[in-house]
Amino acid sequence: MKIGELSKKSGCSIQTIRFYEKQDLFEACNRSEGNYRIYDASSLRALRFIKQCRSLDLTIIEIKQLLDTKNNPDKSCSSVNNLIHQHMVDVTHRIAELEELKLTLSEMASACTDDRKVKECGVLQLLEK
Amino acid sequence: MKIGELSKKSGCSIQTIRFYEKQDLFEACNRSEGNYRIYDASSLRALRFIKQCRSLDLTIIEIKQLLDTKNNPDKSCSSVNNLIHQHMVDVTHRIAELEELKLTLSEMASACTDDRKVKECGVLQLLEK
DNA sequence: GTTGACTCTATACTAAATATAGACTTTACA
DNA sequence: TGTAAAGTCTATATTTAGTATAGAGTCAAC
Repeated sequence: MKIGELSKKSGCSIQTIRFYEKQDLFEACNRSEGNYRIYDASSLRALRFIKQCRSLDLTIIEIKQLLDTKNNPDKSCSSVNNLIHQHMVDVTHRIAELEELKLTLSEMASACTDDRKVKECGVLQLLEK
Repeated sequence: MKIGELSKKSGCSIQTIRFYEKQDLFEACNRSEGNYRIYDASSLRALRFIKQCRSLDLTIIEIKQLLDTKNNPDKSCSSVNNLIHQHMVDVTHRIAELEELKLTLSEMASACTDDRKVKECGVLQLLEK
């Protein structure tokens, strides 16, 4: 199949597929006589793996590490488990940051709930501090 | 004062100050004979306002809008209040997304808590799906 | 007069795509 | 068979909010 079909089946845009290839995340495939990329079912599987990882917000570098680990079936999988665990810690941390931000924003919002003039705006006054 | 002093007093790096100036977020100041930027107390106040806004994760464009509004003291402040409100909605939404991601990651993590071989790794098996 | 600290501009880099230009290939249809 | 449309190619620019660097110029102290 050509890149347009792979794009539809995988849900990744054509540009994204080419981008992953350039990043060495997605193996360069065979080319047709007219230099078109030709993919098969295994390409689709590989791309879906990448997409799954990206949906977990893993970075391209992290996905490369996972792929590298996958190529050594007899080695320990602890690096995989650590990566997921660390990622969960990071997400938890980010949530806490955003919760704090949300609190600040909510305090700020309640400093000016009605429609005043700019020079009397409670929000702007808080921002000056 | 010169840019190094402003940087220390504001907590913004020298490059960041120059960057804000280039983005028209921070007014271009006077220059010394040797072409050094010369700032005063009002520069520091302006920079602190920007920093406060950035700490709320407002974008540079949004901060520009706020500054623009500030320059019209007699107009309505409703755009300011709307901006903060919308930002809070966005943050709330992002938190929900991250909470869902955290759940997925936690399910994933529990698929392989011990140290196995790569080919038996529960996390990798989930990622294949 | 020279050393060292400071500042200047311009440029490249980060992440993960997305968008575009301009050229080439393939397919469909008259 | 000719041509128009659709698909694909590479290379480059753009996005965000800075950070990092090179190479040059300025200033203060000794």
